[in-house]
Amino acid sequence: MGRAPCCDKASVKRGPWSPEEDDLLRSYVQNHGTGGNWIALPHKAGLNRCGKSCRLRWLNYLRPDIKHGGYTEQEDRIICSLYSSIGSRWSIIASKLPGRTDNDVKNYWNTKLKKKALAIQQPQQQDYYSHHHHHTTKQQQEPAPAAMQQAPATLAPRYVDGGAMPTAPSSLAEFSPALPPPQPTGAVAINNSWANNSGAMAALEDMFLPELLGAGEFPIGDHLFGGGFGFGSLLLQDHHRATSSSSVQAAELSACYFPNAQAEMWADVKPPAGLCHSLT
DNA sequence: AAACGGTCCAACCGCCCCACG
DNA sequence: GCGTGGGGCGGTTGGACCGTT
Repeated sequence: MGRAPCCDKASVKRGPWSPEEDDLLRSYVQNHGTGGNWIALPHKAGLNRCGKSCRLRWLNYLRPDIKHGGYTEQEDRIICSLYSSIGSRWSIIASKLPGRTDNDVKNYWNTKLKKKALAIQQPQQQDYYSHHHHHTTKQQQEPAPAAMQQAPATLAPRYVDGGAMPTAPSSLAEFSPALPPPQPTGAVAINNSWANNSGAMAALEDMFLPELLGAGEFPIGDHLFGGGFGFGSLLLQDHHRATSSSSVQAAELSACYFPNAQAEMWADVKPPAGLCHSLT
């Protein structure tokens, strides 16, 4: 038995918001706040909408100081860095981008940034295989494991075969990612021995996160994943909702470093009169 | 000009977590 | 301890828009 819906979907309006509805919601929240109860808000505000719909509309569109589009190179870097570190935890990522919402960041990543990153990665992938795999065995002809083909796993510039450490790129356009060697078994590319190979992996977030978050605020690497941080943990976190205990543990651990991050951010912003901080 | 396919994004869905009685 | 209500979150979808044929 599932839980009861938050509202009667048949009797509330759905779909795009009209300017009049926006005005009603905006003026009500600015004058009265949310009262800590989004479910009751639509009735009080004279809106025939689901409370959750009102909340989403406010948070993603009507909230003051929301920015839409026009992502900067620095914001690209922040998103890529954090995505490679913590996966698709958009609310956390958005909390580090003032004026951006989780929905906006998520859409931006899915529609633009992921492709941008893939486009950068693919020539590197071809280059790697042409240099390291002249022998065409059956195994090598097989496609890389699905997890390895995912964008986040290939974003971070990596050491390959103990090569020289790259200098920190100053922008996404300067990413110099290199793929790990193909896994002979075709298994998901979680390979801590490879990842730990004399510090052979320099995750992008190691370069960017101190800049983003301040030194010590987000102890990537040793603290998060017992020293085995790198490509493998990247994949784990990309699937933080998976049921494996290791991924759940990784997700929980990483979450510890962002205690109510968005609330803290909003606590620093003086809200308009009548606006409460419970919005987030 | 019409048809088609791809892109983008606002909005919805469903699940999880937490507070409270 | 348990059930319930509400908030928060990530994933998915529907449709508008745009470029190409």
